[in-house]
Amino acid sequence: MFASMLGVVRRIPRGKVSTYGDIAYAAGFPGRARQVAWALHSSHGLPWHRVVGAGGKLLMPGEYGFEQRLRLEAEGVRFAGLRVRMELHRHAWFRRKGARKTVRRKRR
DNA sequence: AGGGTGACGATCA
DNA sequence: ATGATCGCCACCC
Repeated sequence: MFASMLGVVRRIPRGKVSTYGDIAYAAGFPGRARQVAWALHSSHGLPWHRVVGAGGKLLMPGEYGFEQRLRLEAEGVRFAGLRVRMELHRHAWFRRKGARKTVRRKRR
């Protein structure tokens, strides 16, 4: 399980990000976002900074969170306050039918 | 075996 | 928007 998840993380292109939930889903384990976190825990040499929480939030506390932000900005990822602009950088593994309401349309 | 933890996430107050 | 709750499940006592 961890192997597949890590494989998915490895395929996130530069300048893009993915969420724990999406990674779990793409790896074939929907709903196991926490295990993705564990997988990253027990590994190294991966683009871990391209993994963010739902909604683009940086979840890592302290120094690492800071470093993650620097790394992402260095790749051209734009932020909106404390969150990554998912509508610009979320990596689409493949189209999910419902397409979720990920792209929340603005009210008017 | 049993209980607590967590780099999660959706839902509800 | 924020905080609590619950569902999730591999790990670590």
